Amino acid sequence: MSYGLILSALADPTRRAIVEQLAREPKSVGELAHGFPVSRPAISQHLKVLNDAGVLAVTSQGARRVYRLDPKGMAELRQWLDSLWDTALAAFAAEAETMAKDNQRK
Amino acid sequence: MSYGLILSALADPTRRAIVEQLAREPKSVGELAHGFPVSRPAISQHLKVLNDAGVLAVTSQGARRVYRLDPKGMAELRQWLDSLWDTALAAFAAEAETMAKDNQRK
DNA sequence: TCAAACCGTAACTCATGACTTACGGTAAGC
DNA sequence: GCTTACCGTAAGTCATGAGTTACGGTTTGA
Repeated sequence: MSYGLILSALADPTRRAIVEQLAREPKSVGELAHGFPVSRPAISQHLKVLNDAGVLAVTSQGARRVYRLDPKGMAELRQWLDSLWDTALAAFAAEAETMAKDNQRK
Repeated sequence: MSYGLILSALADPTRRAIVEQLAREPKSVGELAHGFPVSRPAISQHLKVLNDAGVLAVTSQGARRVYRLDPKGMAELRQWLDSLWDTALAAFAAEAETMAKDNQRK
């Protein structure tokens, strides 16, 4: 039910790049901000959006906060995409069948 | 390479509802607009965004324009999600292995 | 040909969001 | 305790996008 948050979160290119980096290895906010042309607070806000969407996990290492990707969060998006995919294919097959019957009737 | 357009297109709730309806059966612009609390031009603009993203297919039936979902367009998004999923799981497994070695060394 | 239906686009308003600087709060090192 | 590093949040600016109304183009039926 929260794939809407995930989709709007992944709509931003910077947040997509953050997600792709965190998919490879966990990183702190400062490490992430160093690889982007935006300020550190901007990264922090992006991380908040991704965290609210449920695709991240945070662990505090002293003063540092290490973010990592949470596969469980992405599972909802995958599920929604798969169901959409299935209904589209089923509708396509049904339509093809009716068209075949119409041709046969002719 | 165009999953960015698809993601930003699917970030809007109205466009998601349009996609879900078109996944079940093809519809014209007027039929779609009838089921939404927004005007017909708004639906038309949403359809343009979805079409530019490559997830729709259009066929002209006289004055009507029938839109349907194009599974090939969604395939790119699925592919991106799957690759992200795989790298995340691989990184998670690698991290778990290093943690196991650290415990063993202790 | 005239009218009506169907649709796309232009122009505009208004809300949302991405970014900045500035500030406050917490943990480690001297 | 004091400084430094690290991070989150508040306030404000500016661009983008979703919505509207108005208009023009195309196709069908009378």
